[in-house]
Amino acid sequence: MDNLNEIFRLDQNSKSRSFPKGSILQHQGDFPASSYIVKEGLLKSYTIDEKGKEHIFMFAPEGWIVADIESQIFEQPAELFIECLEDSEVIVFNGDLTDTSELSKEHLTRQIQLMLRRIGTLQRRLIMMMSAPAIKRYEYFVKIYPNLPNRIPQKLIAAYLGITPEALSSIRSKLLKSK
Amino acid sequence: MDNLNEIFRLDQNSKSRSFPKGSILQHQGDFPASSYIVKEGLLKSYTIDEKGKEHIFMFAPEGWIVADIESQIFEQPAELFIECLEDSEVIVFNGDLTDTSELSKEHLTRQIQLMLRRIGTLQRRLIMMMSAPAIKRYEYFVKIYPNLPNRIPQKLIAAYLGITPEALSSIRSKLLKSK
DNA sequence: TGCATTTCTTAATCTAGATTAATGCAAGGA
DNA sequence: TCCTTGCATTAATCTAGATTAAGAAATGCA
Repeated sequence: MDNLNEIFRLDQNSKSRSFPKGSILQHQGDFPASSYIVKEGLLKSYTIDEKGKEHIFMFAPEGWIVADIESQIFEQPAELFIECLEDSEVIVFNGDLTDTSELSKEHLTRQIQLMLRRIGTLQRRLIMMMSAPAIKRYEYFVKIYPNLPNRIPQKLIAAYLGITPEALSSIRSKLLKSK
Repeated sequence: MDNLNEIFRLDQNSKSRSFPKGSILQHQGDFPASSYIVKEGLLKSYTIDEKGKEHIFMFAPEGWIVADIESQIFEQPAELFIECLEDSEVIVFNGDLTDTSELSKEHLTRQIQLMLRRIGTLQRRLIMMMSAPAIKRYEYFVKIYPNLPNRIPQKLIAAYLGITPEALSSIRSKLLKSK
């Protein structure tokens, strides 16, 4: 399994593996960083900073691809942990996304679309993080992942928003009171 | 000028236009959002939030490409302003980056590499924004853009870091004192 | 050159969100 | 079933950075 070609083949052939909730598919420091396609279930990718605090980079429900692209690009050990939040069916792809030598034009084009989409999402999230207060970011999170708020613990949402669970709790109670 | 093919042709042919410092190449709301290749000079792309505050998304010195990819992807009016910080030579490309139909495999592959690199940069910057205090983000900025600190006003660096000029000023004086 | 405008710095408050801590709840395992 | 362990909430402090204000330095332009 060495390039994107494999991803698309596997995507259809569905040679996935099962992992129970709590499995850590990739640790910080693993080399090389792998890529993961979620067939069923839910993953999170995250870092732990020097102070031991968790920062969630993204959630990946069914159909999403997760990878530490930065580490793959610069051929460095993984920065991101990748972990199952639910029992999951996942296709593990032990290469990186950057080797495109054997891909057809159609696959390359599809890949470009996927990446542009991710860039767009990151662009907006970065701007939100810089300019919007926590309450706005929470409302945006709910819009983007409408089915996640009831599916995952509050503390994970807080780690995604970049605030503490306590702050999220008070934001939620404010939102409730204002209705 | 309708697709990436043009970009690469123009990139070599250098049919650029001159803009004086202060020119605004793209306004928020422009449709469709264009793409810009910087041959000479320096651009910034930024948003203005509801409170009138400026948030700099990126700087683009010589050789960089700037575009509001999110707006292009979703075919919506531009969110980002793009403006010259110095007299600049710029190739303006009046299409978006998403139409790849006429591109060769080599161009597609090169494009994928560029996008992966941008994703990697955004990924790291987002994590920094969530987890690192302003002083760390400033140190990282200096590492990424080593020649910009003396080339642009402090207030623009602050707008890039997501803090006020006053906060940046006190960070810089702390850094000076600690040496 | 002199004046106006913008930029930078410093200092005094103010505030969103962090930290700490205590309490009540829900869920999973022996 | 009880018991542990993790989760959510509330409330009391604390702090990084925002806001406001005012003066100093730098820059641009007639």
